[in-house]
Amino acid sequence: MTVTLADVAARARVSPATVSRVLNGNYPVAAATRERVMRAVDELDYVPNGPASSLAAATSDLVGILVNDIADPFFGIMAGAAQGAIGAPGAGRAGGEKLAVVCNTGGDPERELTYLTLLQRQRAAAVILTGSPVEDPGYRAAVTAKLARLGEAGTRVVLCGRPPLDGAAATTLAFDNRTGARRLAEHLLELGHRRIGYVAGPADRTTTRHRLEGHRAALAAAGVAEGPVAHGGYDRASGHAAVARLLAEDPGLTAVVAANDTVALGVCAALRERGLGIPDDVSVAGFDDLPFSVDAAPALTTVRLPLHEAGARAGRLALGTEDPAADGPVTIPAELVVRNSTAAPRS
Amino acid sequence: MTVTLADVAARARVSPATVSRVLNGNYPVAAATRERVMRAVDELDYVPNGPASSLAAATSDLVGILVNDIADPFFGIMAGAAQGAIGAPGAGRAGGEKLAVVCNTGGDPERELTYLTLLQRQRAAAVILTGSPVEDPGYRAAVTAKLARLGEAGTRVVLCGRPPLDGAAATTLAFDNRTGARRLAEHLLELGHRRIGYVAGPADRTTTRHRLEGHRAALAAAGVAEGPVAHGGYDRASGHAAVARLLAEDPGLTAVVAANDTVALGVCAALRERGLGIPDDVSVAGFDDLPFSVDAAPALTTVRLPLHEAGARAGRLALGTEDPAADGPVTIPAELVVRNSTAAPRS
DNA sequence: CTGTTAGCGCCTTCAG
DNA sequence: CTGAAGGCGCTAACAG
Repeated sequence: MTVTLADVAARARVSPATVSRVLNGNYPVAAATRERVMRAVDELDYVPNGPASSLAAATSDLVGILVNDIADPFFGIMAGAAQGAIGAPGAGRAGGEKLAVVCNTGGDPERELTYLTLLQRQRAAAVILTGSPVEDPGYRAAVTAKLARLGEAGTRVVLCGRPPLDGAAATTLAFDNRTGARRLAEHLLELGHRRIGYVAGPADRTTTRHRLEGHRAALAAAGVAEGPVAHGGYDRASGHAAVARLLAEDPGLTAVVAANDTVALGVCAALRERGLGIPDDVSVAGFDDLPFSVDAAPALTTVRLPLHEAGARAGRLALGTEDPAADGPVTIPAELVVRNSTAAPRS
Repeated sequence: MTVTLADVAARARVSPATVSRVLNGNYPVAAATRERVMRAVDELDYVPNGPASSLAAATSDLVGILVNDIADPFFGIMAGAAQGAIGAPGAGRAGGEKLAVVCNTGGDPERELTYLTLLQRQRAAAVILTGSPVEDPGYRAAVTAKLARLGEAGTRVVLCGRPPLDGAAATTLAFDNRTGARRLAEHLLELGHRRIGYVAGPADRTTTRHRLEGHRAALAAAGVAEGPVAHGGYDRASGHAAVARLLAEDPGLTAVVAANDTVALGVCAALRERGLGIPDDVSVAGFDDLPFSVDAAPALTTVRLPLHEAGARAGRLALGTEDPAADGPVTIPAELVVRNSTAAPRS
């Protein structure tokens, strides 16, 4: 029923080996023969059997991209860019093409491990891990081990927007969250803010810690006391809910820094509900600079992370198209973007 | 080097077949034997070779989810829900688990076809197509043929949020875009608007046409003349740019309906830049009711599509967990959500 | 309940 | 440059 390589060979009156060779294009074949084979392929509408070739070649053309939340553009942008870089080269006909595929872990370490196992089972050509991992020794050991195993099996591993993991043979592209957060805090400080609330991400993630550290460093350098901190998720509801807690701790807050732009939106909404104007009564800042941030009212002051560029680079790294930096992990800078949601505090 | 099923069999002192049976759990095996095998699996840290089993079983555990734009939450939400439904059952140990995987077509018909071929090559267990397809006879014929081929090969095909495609043996879940758009227009009409601009999506997509048809139907029923229409993409920039064209055609517009919420945000921004208040000077409405819409300022009037529910259902359908409706395509209703971005026109 | 026997479809030396 | 032969790791009848 389904047409196999042997069928093509018969139709083209060559051996299966020859068909394999023209399809994979990594072996000299006479032009005339190739032509004949190609015709047969088209006439028969032949589609190679992936599992069979993966089995025989001991490697597949699958590239997995793990994300924490597929409904969050933060990940969507990186994943899309990576897929673009991977799918783009779009080699020849039936062969070549890699299947770049994104897997949604929901931020759950267990699901992440499950996906890694699944990808390992598929003998994936590469795996890209994006987003902040949880800081848990057990989890850390488990991923490290799993990544090591993947590496041994020939799967290329790249960490994108995630801190380096020593012990794992992974190429890494980390965001400079610490510096970004520091710049943002400095900006607020320069405007004159002294009572700054902070809506942080989940307490157990590296990104949360790094951003908080940068924020505190700026405060400490300026000799300003730290304001209230409320932890929550990366969704707007968390930001919305956090406002009450922040204000309870310090009703005189003049600025709020959010874990990311989405959270900032929730913060803005909650502030407005209380009759507070932005930035007249309270300044608000986000992080990431997602596309919608410029359209918020007022436009959000935030820290831009080159998500697209990082994703594309991760894709090339996964493909082996780009060589990893010889000198270890690459740190991608974050850039302060000042817009209208921050201003000097009411005097 | 890599441990195989045979290694496990040797360690457990059983035949390879027995190991296969306990791993797949679809065959009676003595408890004691199973226990022994499991122990060997753990001790050896055995991970089955996916390609090998796919080859032997002539089917894989891969489920593909095709989306038009992975950076758009519209798709992210559906894809996430589908993946949740598929990954959730999370059967036993090494076996069971399906690998739900999302592929970003970028809305490009060719890439969509490429992905389908890739998935076909992998002998995917199922494929879920989401989002609006282009209306092109050639493309239509090509997908229909491809889907037919996939169906023959045992791949389950489900269309989610996409109109039925006759000729293809696909289960379909379509959104009632037409009725949703009609309700939205009726809402504006009831408020008293008579000069309504429309920022439509790409001209060649079914969703664009359906929403426009619903919009026009409402206008026609009310005997109101159609206002200016500007086509564009589904991004905020398109909405932003369209405003100038709309206003050029009718400077007296009192309301603008956008292709979706993201576009509506762009429309709002452009309107504000011109000093027009929302909804005081111009009412604006979106479509889809994405999470950020409630946080926009003002909160967006829109049409809610049960994205999460539809995605989850598509996932179950793809898994075969839920039986498709016997009586053909299912139409999922859209619900008008009135918020603060629409109001009666200035009299 | 468990072992034996054949392949699944393709890649890859090895000859020619 | 092309053909022949063996095996990748696992599943699926069959026997027992």
